Amino acid sequence: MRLATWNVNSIRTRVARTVEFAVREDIDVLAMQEIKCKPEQFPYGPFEEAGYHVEAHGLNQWNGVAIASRLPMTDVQTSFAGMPGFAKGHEGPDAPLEARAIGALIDGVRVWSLYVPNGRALDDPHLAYKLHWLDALKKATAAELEADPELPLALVGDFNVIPFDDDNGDPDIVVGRSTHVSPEERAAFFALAEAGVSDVVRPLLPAGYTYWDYQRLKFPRNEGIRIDFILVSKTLADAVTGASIHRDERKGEQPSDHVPVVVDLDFGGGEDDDDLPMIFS
DNA sequence: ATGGCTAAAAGATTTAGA
Repeated sequence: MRLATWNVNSIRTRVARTVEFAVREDIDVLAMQEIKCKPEQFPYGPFEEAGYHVEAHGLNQWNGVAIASRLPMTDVQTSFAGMPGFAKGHEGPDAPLEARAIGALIDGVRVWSLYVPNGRALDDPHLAYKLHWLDALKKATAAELEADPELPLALVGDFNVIPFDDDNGDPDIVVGRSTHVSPEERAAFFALAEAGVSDVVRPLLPAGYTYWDYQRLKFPRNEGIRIDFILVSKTLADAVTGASIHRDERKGEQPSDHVPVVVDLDFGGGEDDDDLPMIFS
């Protein structure tokens, strides 16, 4: 299985280059974030013509997540256990959920497309929401892997956290003043490892940004940040055979501000029979 | 001192992104 994650920043604006990428790169499963539309507005046609099923979750013009898959998806969920909501005026357990998670079972693999809340600012209530959200994700993941330690599980998406100083090439993002780099956000991200998932791209690609702000020539200056990740359980981590960050997708007409991240998984699933001997004649 | 781009709504501005 070739698995990709990409914050597309509006699928309606970028459906052509999104599908072109998936086909050109032979992607089996593409997790998308910031589709910025409701399911009934999603441009299913080009995906289906290219051989993909699509499951989408969106409530309005904000956020929104989806998964495109060549193989059928079952057990689709639009939130994980304990996922907190947020709305002006009321936080807490009664707050409405945002469209930031969609999960599906694909060829035995549980895939989650995740869009972690932006903290906005160190003194903004959204930062506490972001930390709660990550903590709930850790607890839900730990529970799922405690129930089945061998479960092939992938948490992929835009985590909105810059884990290490070397992941930050943007001089406007400063530890002590900015979100994404605070010790609290980094701790919440690293805590996901305690649940049993690990970043399988970093060991293969220690350097590389996944996002460059549209403003102030950030891309030409290469002042990017690394915030998009593929975290997987041990069963899948043992199956990784390659990884790539597709920096060129930040170029050209109307790019997303994020680029795709891809891993190759060889876990003996049923999707890839190219190497099987011909038993019929 | 600065949100300097980009996108979506029911706007000719606001809200959001990180």
